[in-house]
Amino acid sequence: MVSEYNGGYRMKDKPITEYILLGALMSGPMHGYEILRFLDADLGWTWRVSTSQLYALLKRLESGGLVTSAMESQDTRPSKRVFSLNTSGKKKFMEWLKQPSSYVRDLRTEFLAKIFFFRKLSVKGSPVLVYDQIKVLESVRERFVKLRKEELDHYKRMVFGFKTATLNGWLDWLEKEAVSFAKEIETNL
Amino acid sequence: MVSEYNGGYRMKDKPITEYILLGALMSGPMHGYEILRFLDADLGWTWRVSTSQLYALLKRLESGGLVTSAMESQDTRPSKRVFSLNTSGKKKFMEWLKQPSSYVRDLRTEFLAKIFFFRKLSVKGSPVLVYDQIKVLESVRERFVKLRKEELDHYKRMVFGFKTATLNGWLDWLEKEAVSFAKEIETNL
DNA sequence: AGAATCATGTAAGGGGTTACATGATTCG
DNA sequence: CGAATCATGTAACCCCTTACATGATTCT
Repeated sequence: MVSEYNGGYRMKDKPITEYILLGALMSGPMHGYEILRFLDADLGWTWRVSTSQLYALLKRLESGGLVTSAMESQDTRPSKRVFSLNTSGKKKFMEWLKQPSSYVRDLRTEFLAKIFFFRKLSVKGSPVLVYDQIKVLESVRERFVKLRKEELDHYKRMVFGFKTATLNGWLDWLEKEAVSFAKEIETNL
Repeated sequence: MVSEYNGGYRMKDKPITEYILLGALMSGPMHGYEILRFLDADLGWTWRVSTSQLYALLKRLESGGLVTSAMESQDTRPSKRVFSLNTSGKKKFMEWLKQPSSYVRDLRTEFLAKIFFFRKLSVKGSPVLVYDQIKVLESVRERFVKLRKEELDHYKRMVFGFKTATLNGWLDWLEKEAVSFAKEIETNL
Protein backbone atom coordinates (compact mmCIF):
# COMPACT_ATOMS: atom_id res chain seq x y z
CA MET A 1 0.00 0.00 0.00
CA VAL A 2 1.26 3.43 -0.91
CA SER A 3 1.10 5.56 2.18
CA GLU A 4 -1.61 8.17 2.17
CA TYR A 5 -0.09 10.14 5.01
CA ASN A 6 -0.07 13.86 4.52
CA GLY A 7 3.06 14.89 6.34
CA GLY A 8 1.77 15.95 9.71
CA TYR A 9 -0.80 18.48 8.68
CA ARG A 10 -3.10 20.24 11.06
CA MET A 11 -6.55 19.13 9.96
CA LYS A 12 -9.49 18.39 12.15
CA ASP A 13 -8.64 21.15 14.62
CA LYS A 14 -10.27 24.53 14.23
CA PRO A 15 -8.44 26.58 11.57
CA ILE A 16 -6.05 29.15 12.99
CA THR A 17 -7.92 32.05 11.44
CA GLU A 18 -10.87 31.39 13.71
CA TYR A 19 -8.65 31.86 16.74
CA ILE A 20 -7.40 35.13 15.29
CA LEU A 21 -10.98 36.35 15.10
CA LEU A 22 -11.70 35.19 18.62
CA GLY A 23 -8.59 37.06 19.69
CA ALA A 24 -9.78 40.23 18.02
CA LEU A 25 -13.06 39.99 19.89
CA MET A 26 -11.27 39.47 23.20
CA SER A 27 -10.83 43.25 23.41
CA GLY A 28 -14.58 43.72 23.25
CA PRO A 29 -17.50 43.54 20.79
CA MET A 30 -16.71 44.47 17.20
CA HIS A 31 -18.35 44.31 13.82
CA GLY A 32 -16.82 42.67 10.78
CA TYR A 33 -15.35 45.66 9.08
CA GLU A 34 -13.78 46.82 12.31
CA ILE A 35 -12.05 43.46 12.76
CA LEU A 36 -10.81 43.69 9.22
CA ARG A 37 -9.21 47.08 9.79
CA PHE A 38 -7.76 45.95 13.06
CA LEU A 39 -6.12 42.90 11.52
CA ASP A 40 -4.87 44.94 8.62
CA ALA A 41 -3.29 47.60 10.79
CA ASP A 42 -1.93 45.56 13.67
CA LEU A 43 -1.44 42.09 12.26
CA GLY A 44 -0.76 43.05 8.68
CA TRP A 45 2.62 41.35 8.55
CA THR A 46 1.47 38.33 10.48
CA TRP A 47 -2.01 37.53 9.33
CA ARG A 48 -4.40 38.31 6.51
CA VAL A 49 -8.07 37.59 6.11
CA SER A 50 -10.13 38.36 3.04
CA THR A 51 -13.50 40.02 3.54
CA SER A 52 -15.46 37.11 2.21
CA GLN A 53 -13.72 34.69 4.51
CA LEU A 54 -14.12 36.97 7.46
CA TYR A 55 -17.88 37.11 7.23
CA ALA A 56 -18.08 33.41 6.55
CA LEU A 57 -15.97 32.58 9.60
CA LEU A 58 -17.90 34.94 11.86
CA LYS A 59 -21.08 33.21 10.80
CA ARG A 60 -19.56 29.86 11.57
CA LEU A 61 -18.23 30.96 14.93
CA GLU A 62 -21.74 32.09 15.81
CA SER A 63 -23.36 28.85 14.73
CA GLY A 64 -20.60 27.08 16.64
CA GLY A 65 -21.73 28.84 19.78
CA LEU A 66 -18.52 30.76 20.53
CA VAL A 67 -19.83 34.14 19.50
CA THR A 68 -23.12 36.02 19.54
CA SER A 69 -24.18 38.84 17.27
CA ALA A 70 -26.67 41.66 17.19
CA MET A 71 -27.61 44.12 14.47
CA GLU A 72 -26.97 47.74 15.24
CA SER A 73 -28.49 50.38 13.02
CA GLN A 74 -26.78 53.67 12.33
CA ASP A 75 -28.33 56.77 10.82
CA THR A 76 -25.70 57.88 8.33
CA ARG A 77 -24.01 54.53 7.75
CA PRO A 78 -25.13 51.05 6.76
CA SER A 79 -26.20 49.08 9.78
CA LYS A 80 -23.70 46.68 11.18
CA ARG A 81 -23.65 43.32 12.90
CA VAL A 82 -21.76 43.49 16.17
CA PHE A 83 -20.15 40.30 17.42
CA SER A 84 -19.37 39.44 21.03
CA LEU A 85 -17.41 36.60 22.54
CA ASN A 86 -19.25 34.47 25.05
CA THR A 87 -17.68 32.48 27.86
CA SER A 88 -16.91 29.37 25.85
CA GLY A 89 -15.44 31.50 23.11
CA LYS A 90 -13.11 33.14 25.59
CA LYS A 91 -12.17 29.81 27.06
CA LYS A 92 -11.42 28.32 23.65
CA PHE A 93 -9.21 31.24 22.80
CA MET A 94 -7.25 31.14 26.05
CA GLU A 95 -6.60 27.43 25.63
CA TRP A 96 -5.26 28.00 22.16
CA LEU A 97 -3.18 30.95 23.26
CA LYS A 98 -1.18 29.02 25.82
CA GLN A 99 -0.42 25.97 23.70
CA PRO A 100 2.81 25.84 21.70
CA SER A 101 2.46 24.64 18.11
CA SER A 102 3.29 20.96 17.90
CA TYR A 103 3.30 20.97 14.12
CA VAL A 104 6.35 22.81 12.94
CA ARG A 105 4.49 24.01 9.87
CA ASP A 106 2.08 25.96 12.01
CA LEU A 107 4.71 27.82 13.97
CA ARG A 108 5.45 30.35 11.30
CA THR A 109 1.87 31.47 11.10
CA GLU A 110 0.64 30.78 14.56
CA PHE A 111 3.32 31.65 17.04
CA LEU A 112 3.70 35.32 16.21
CA ALA A 113 -0.05 35.77 16.43
CA LYS A 114 -0.05 34.25 19.89
CA ILE A 115 2.70 36.55 21.09
CA PHE A 116 0.78 39.43 19.59
CA PHE A 117 -2.29 38.65 21.61
CA PHE A 118 -0.31 38.14 24.78
CA ARG A 119 0.83 41.72 24.53
CA LYS A 120 -2.39 43.18 23.17
CA LEU A 121 -4.53 41.60 25.85
CA SER A 122 -1.95 41.85 28.64
CA VAL A 123 -2.12 38.15 29.35
CA LYS A 124 0.42 36.69 31.71
CA GLY A 125 2.41 33.61 30.72
CA SER A 126 4.11 34.45 27.44
CA PRO A 127 7.58 33.43 28.72
CA VAL A 128 6.17 29.99 29.46
CA LEU A 129 4.80 29.73 25.96
CA VAL A 130 8.14 30.71 24.49
CA TYR A 131 9.87 28.19 26.70
CA ASP A 132 7.45 25.43 25.75
CA GLN A 133 7.81 26.24 22.11
CA ILE A 134 11.57 26.04 22.37
CA LYS A 135 11.27 22.60 23.94
CA VAL A 136 9.00 21.41 21.15
CA LEU A 137 11.32 22.64 18.42
CA GLU A 138 14.39 21.26 20.14
CA SER A 139 12.92 17.80 20.29
CA VAL A 140 11.89 17.96 16.65
CA ARG A 141 15.36 19.12 15.71
CA GLU A 142 16.90 16.27 17.61
CA ARG A 143 14.74 13.86 15.68
CA PHE A 144 15.91 15.27 12.38
CA VAL A 145 19.53 15.26 13.42
CA LYS A 146 19.21 11.61 14.28
CA LEU A 147 17.39 10.73 11.08
CA ARG A 148 20.10 12.52 9.17
CA LYS A 149 22.82 10.53 10.80
CA GLU A 150 21.10 7.26 9.99
CA GLU A 151 20.33 8.21 6.42
CA LEU A 152 22.68 7.04 3.72
CA ASP A 153 21.27 8.77 0.70
CA HIS A 154 22.97 12.09 0.13
CA TYR A 155 19.83 13.86 -1.03
CA LYS A 156 17.73 12.76 1.92
CA ARG A 157 20.48 13.79 4.29
CA MET A 158 20.30 17.19 2.70
CA VAL A 159 16.55 17.30 3.21
CA PHE A 160 17.03 16.68 6.90
CA GLY A 161 19.77 19.28 6.87
CA PHE A 162 17.32 21.77 5.47
CA LYS A 163 14.74 21.05 8.11
CA THR A 164 17.37 21.31 10.80
CA ALA A 165 18.59 24.62 9.40
CA THR A 166 15.09 26.03 9.51
CA LEU A 167 14.75 24.97 13.11
CA ASN A 168 18.15 26.48 13.89
CA GLY A 169 16.98 29.84 12.60
CA TRP A 170 13.79 29.71 14.57
CA LEU A 171 15.37 28.52 17.78
CA ASP A 172 17.94 31.24 17.50
CA TRP A 173 15.15 33.76 17.17
CA LEU A 174 13.11 32.25 19.99
CA GLU A 175 16.03 32.27 22.38
CA LYS A 176 17.10 35.78 21.58
CA GLU A 177 14.21 37.94 20.55
CA ALA A 178 11.12 36.08 21.66
CA VAL A 179 12.44 35.41 25.15
CA SER A 180 13.31 39.03 25.77
CA PHE A 181 10.10 40.30 24.24
CA ALA A 182 8.07 37.98 26.41
CA LYS A 183 9.97 39.02 29.50
CA GLU A 184 9.33 42.61 28.70
CA ILE A 185 5.60 42.31 28.25
CA GLU A 186 5.51 40.22 31.40
CA THR A 187 7.18 42.85 33.56
CA ASN A 188 5.02 45.61 32.07
CA LEU A 189 2.15 43.57 33.48
CA MET B 1 -10.22 50.55 1.65
CA VAL B 2 -9.03 47.59 3.61
CA SER B 3 -6.30 45.91 1.61
CA GLU B 4 -7.27 42.64 0.05
CA TYR B 5 -3.68 41.60 -0.57
CA ASN B 6 -2.93 38.01 0.25
CA GLY B 7 0.67 38.23 1.37
CA GLY B 8 2.53 37.25 -1.75
CA TYR B 9 0.92 33.94 -2.49
CA ARG B 10 1.64 31.94 -5.57
CA MET B 11 -1.70 31.79 -7.34
CA LYS B 12 -2.26 31.95 -11.06
CA ASP B 13 0.85 29.95 -11.80
CA LYS B 14 0.58 26.21 -12.22
CA PRO B 15 0.54 24.50 -8.80
CA ILE B 16 3.87 23.04 -7.79
CA THR B 17 2.50 19.51 -7.62
CA GLU B 18 1.97 19.52 -11.36
CA TYR B 19 5.66 20.17 -11.89
CA ILE B 20 6.49 17.30 -9.59
CA LEU B 21 4.41 15.02 -11.78
CA LEU B 22 6.04 16.35 -14.92
CA GLY B 23 9.37 15.73 -13.24
CA ALA B 24 8.44 12.14 -12.50
CA LEU B 25 7.55 11.60 -16.13
CA MET B 26 10.85 13.09 -17.30
CA SER B 27 12.46 9.71 -16.66
CA GLY B 28 10.08 8.07 -19.10
CA PRO B 29 6.42 6.98 -19.41
CA MET B 30 4.73 5.86 -16.21
CA HIS B 31 1.26 5.03 -14.98
CA GLY B 32 -0.37 6.65 -11.98
CA TYR B 33 0.34 4.05 -9.38
CA GLU B 34 3.94 3.90 -10.42
CA ILE B 35 4.33 7.65 -9.97
CA LEU B 36 2.74 7.34 -6.58
CA ARG B 37 5.23 4.72 -5.43
CA PHE B 38 8.10 6.69 -6.86
CA LEU B 39 7.12 9.88 -5.03
CA ASP B 40 6.55 7.94 -1.86
CA ALA B 41 9.91 6.23 -1.94
CA ASP B 42 12.15 8.97 -3.27
CA LEU B 43 10.41 12.20 -2.38
CA GLY B 44 8.65 11.04 0.74
CA TRP B 45 10.23 13.65 2.98
CA THR B 46 9.87 16.39 0.43
CA TRP B 47 6.60 15.90 -1.32
CA ARG B 48 3.33 14.05 -0.89
CA VAL B 49 0.45 13.54 -3.25
CA SER B 50 -2.78 11.76 -2.44
CA THR B 51 -4.08 9.21 -4.90
CA SER B 52 -7.19 11.16 -5.73
CA GLN B 53 -5.23 14.30 -6.45
CA LEU B 54 -2.71 12.42 -8.50
CA TYR B 55 -5.25 11.08 -10.94
CA ALA B 56 -7.01 14.42 -11.10
CA LEU B 57 -3.80 16.26 -11.88
CA LEU B 58 -2.73 13.76 -14.49
CA LYS B 59 -6.07 14.24 -16.20
CA ARG B 60 -5.60 17.98 -16.11
CA LEU B 61 -2.07 17.82 -17.43
CA GLU B 62 -3.37 15.78 -20.34
CA SER B 63 -6.18 18.19 -21.12
CA GLY B 64 -3.64 20.96 -20.76
CA GLY B 65 -1.62 19.39 -23.53
CA LEU B 66 1.57 18.68 -21.59
CA VAL B 67 1.06 14.95 -21.33
CA THR B 68 -0.45 12.17 -23.41
CA SER B 69 -1.84 8.87 -22.18
CA ALA B 70 -2.63 5.42 -23.50
CA MET B 71 -4.35 2.46 -21.91
CA GLU B 72 -2.28 -0.66 -21.53
CA SER B 73 -3.97 -3.91 -20.67
CA GLN B 74 -2.32 -6.60 -18.56
CA ASP B 75 -3.42 -10.19 -18.16
CA THR B 76 -3.07 -10.76 -14.44
CA ARG B 77 -3.44 -7.14 -13.31
CA PRO B 78 -5.94 -4.34 -13.86
CA SER B 79 -5.14 -2.39 -16.98
CA LYS B 80 -3.31 0.82 -16.54
CA ARG B 81 -3.11 4.21 -18.16
CA VAL B 82 0.44 5.08 -19.13
CA PHE B 83 1.33 8.77 -19.31
CA SER B 84 4.09 10.31 -21.41
CA LEU B 85 5.51 13.80 -21.49
CA ASN B 86 5.42 15.57 -24.82
CA THR B 87 7.75 18.33 -25.96
CA SER B 88 5.86 21.20 -24.39
CA GLY B 89 5.59 19.27 -21.14
CA LYS B 90 9.34 18.79 -21.07
CA LYS B 91 9.92 22.43 -21.88
CA LYS B 92 7.55 23.59 -19.16
CA PHE B 93 9.32 21.41 -16.64
CA MET B 94 12.80 22.56 -17.59
CA GLU B 95 11.77 26.20 -17.32
CA TRP B 96 10.39 25.61 -13.85
CA LEU B 97 13.44 23.62 -12.81
CA LYS B 98 15.92 26.42 -13.47
CA GLN B 99 13.96 29.22 -11.85
CA PRO B 100 14.64 30.06 -8.21
CA SER B 101 11.54 30.62 -6.06
CA SER B 102 10.79 34.31 -5.83
CA TYR B 103 8.16 33.81 -3.17
CA VAL B 104 9.87 32.87 0.04
CA ARG B 105 6.90 30.76 1.05
CA ASP B 106 7.46 28.45 -1.86
CA LEU B 107 11.11 27.77 -1.17
CA ARG B 108 10.49 25.27 1.58
CA THR B 109 8.41 23.07 -0.65
CA GLU B 110 9.80 23.81 -4.03
CA PHE B 111 13.54 24.14 -3.80
CA LEU B 112 14.36 20.70 -2.48
CA ALA B 113 12.23 19.14 -5.18
CA LYS B 114 14.15 21.04 -7.83
CA ILE B 115 17.48 19.89 -6.45
CA PHE B 116 16.12 16.38 -6.37
CA PHE B 117 15.29 16.42 -10.03
CA PHE B 118 18.62 17.94 -10.96
CA ARG B 119 20.30 14.90 -9.50
CA LYS B 120 17.73 12.37 -10.60
CA LEU B 121 17.72 13.53 -14.21
CA SER B 122 21.40 14.47 -14.35
CA VAL B 123 20.63 17.99 -15.43
CA LYS B 124 23.46 20.48 -15.52
CA GLY B 125 23.09 23.86 -13.84
CA SER B 126 22.19 23.16 -10.22
CA PRO B 127 25.01 25.36 -8.87
CA VAL B 128 23.53 28.26 -10.81
CA LEU B 129 20.11 27.61 -9.32
CA VAL B 130 21.56 27.53 -5.83
CA TYR B 131 23.44 30.73 -6.51
CA ASP B 132 20.35 32.47 -7.90
CA GLN B 133 18.29 31.33 -4.97
CA ILE B 134 20.84 32.72 -2.56
CA LYS B 135 20.68 36.06 -4.34
CA VAL B 136 16.89 36.11 -4.09
CA LEU B 137 16.87 35.31 -0.40
CA GLU B 138 19.61 37.80 0.34
CA SER B 139 17.70 40.61 -1.25
CA VAL B 140 14.55 39.66 0.63
CA ARG B 141 16.49 39.52 3.86
CA GLU B 142 17.93 42.93 3.21
CA ARG B 143 14.44 44.29 2.76
CA PHE B 144 13.34 42.87 6.09
CA VAL B 145 16.39 44.15 7.89
CA LYS B 146 15.65 47.60 6.57
CA LEU B 147 11.97 47.43 7.44
CA ARG B 148 12.93 46.34 10.89
CA LYS B 149 15.21 49.29 11.40
CA GLU B 150 12.52 51.71 10.33
CA GLU B 151 9.83 50.10 12.44
CA LEU B 152 9.10 51.59 15.83
CA ASP B 153 6.62 49.10 17.20
CA HIS B 154 8.36 46.43 19.20
CA TYR B 155 6.09 43.64 18.07
CA LYS B 156 6.44 44.41 14.39
CA ARG B 157 10.19 44.63 14.78
CA MET B 158 10.03 41.16 16.23
CA VAL B 159 8.00 39.94 13.26
CA PHE B 160 10.69 41.18 10.92
CA GLY B 161 13.25 39.58 13.18
CA PHE B 162 11.48 36.28 12.80
CA LYS B 163 11.40 36.50 9.05
CA THR B 164 15.06 37.44 9.01
CA ALA B 165 15.92 34.53 11.29
CA THR B 166 14.16 32.11 8.97
CA LEU B 167 16.12 33.48 6.05
CA ASN B 168 19.33 33.22 8.05
CA GLY B 169 18.72 29.53 8.60
CA TRP B 170 17.99 28.92 4.96
CA LEU B 171 20.88 30.96 3.65
CA ASP B 172 23.19 29.15 6.00
CA TRP B 173 21.95 25.87 4.60
CA LEU B 174 22.12 27.02 1.01
CA GLU B 175 25.69 28.24 1.36
CA LYS B 176 26.90 25.16 3.13
CA GLU B 177 24.98 22.09 2.12
CA ALA B 178 23.20 23.04 -1.05
CA VAL B 179 26.26 24.52 -2.68
CA SER B 180 28.40 21.48 -2.05
CA PHE B 181 25.65 19.07 -3.03
CA ALA B 182 25.12 20.93 -6.28
CA LYS B 183 28.85 20.95 -7.00
CA GLU B 184 28.97 17.27 -6.40
CA ILE B 185 26.17 16.31 -8.75
CA GLU B 186 27.64 18.69 -11.30
CA THR B 187 31.04 17.02 -11.30
CA ASN B 188 29.47 13.54 -11.42
CA LEU B 189 27.96 14.80 -14.65
C1' DA C 1 -8.30 -16.94 5.37
C1' DG C 2 -7.10 -12.46 5.67
C1' DA C 3 -3.97 -8.70 4.64
C1' DA C 4 -1.33 -6.26 1.51
C1' DT C 5 -0.38 -5.02 -3.30
C1' DC C 6 -1.72 -3.53 -7.80
C1' DA C 7 -4.54 -0.01 -10.12
C1' DT C 8 -7.96 3.63 -11.02
C1' DG C 9 -10.97 6.42 -9.71
C1' DT C 10 -15.64 9.06 -7.43
C1' DA C 11 -17.85 11.92 -3.83
C1' DA C 12 -17.96 15.12 -0.41
C1' DG C 13 -16.04 18.58 2.01
C1' DG C 14 -12.63 22.07 3.94
C1' DG C 15 -10.19 26.28 3.83
C1' DG C 16 -8.98 29.56 1.14
C1' DT C 17 -9.01 32.79 -3.07
C1' DT C 18 -10.72 36.64 -6.53
C1' DA C 19 -14.36 39.07 -8.53
C1' DC C 20 -18.46 41.23 -8.05
C1' DA C 21 -22.95 43.55 -5.96
C1' DT C 22 -24.91 47.19 -3.27
C1' DG C 23 -25.45 51.63 -1.45
C1' DA C 24 -24.69 55.64 1.36
C1' DT C 25 -21.06 59.13 2.74
C1' DT C 26 -17.18 61.82 2.98
C1' DC C 27 -12.68 63.44 1.31
C1' DG C 28 -9.63 65.68 -2.18
C1' DC D 1 -17.09 65.00 -9.39
C1' DG D 2 -14.78 61.01 -8.78
C1' DA D 3 -12.30 58.20 -5.47
C1' DA D 4 -11.95 56.23 -1.13
C1' DT D 5 -14.38 54.72 3.15
C1' DC D 6 -17.91 52.32 5.56
C1' DA D 7 -20.30 47.83 5.66
C1' DT D 8 -21.97 43.24 4.40
C1' DG D 9 -22.13 39.83 1.73
C1' DT D 10 -22.71 36.14 -2.75
C1' DA D 11 -20.75 33.24 -6.50
C1' DA D 12 -17.48 30.76 -8.51
C1' DC D 13 -13.47 28.55 -8.35
C1' DC D 14 -8.86 26.28 -6.63
C1' DC D 15 -6.03 23.05 -4.38
C1' DC D 16 -6.16 19.67 -1.49
C1' DT D 17 -8.03 16.35 1.87
C1' DT D 18 -10.41 11.90 3.65
C1' DA D 19 -13.41 8.20 2.85
C1' DC D 20 -15.00 4.98 -0.08
C1' DA D 21 -15.70 1.65 -4.36
C1' DT D 22 -13.94 -2.01 -7.15
C1' DG D 23 -11.70 -6.14 -8.21
C1' DA D 24 -8.00 -9.32 -9.12
C1' DT D 25 -3.62 -11.31 -7.14
C1' DT D 26 -0.05 -12.55 -4.13
C1' DC D 27 2.07 -12.87 0.41
C1' DT D 28 1.89 -14.60 5.43
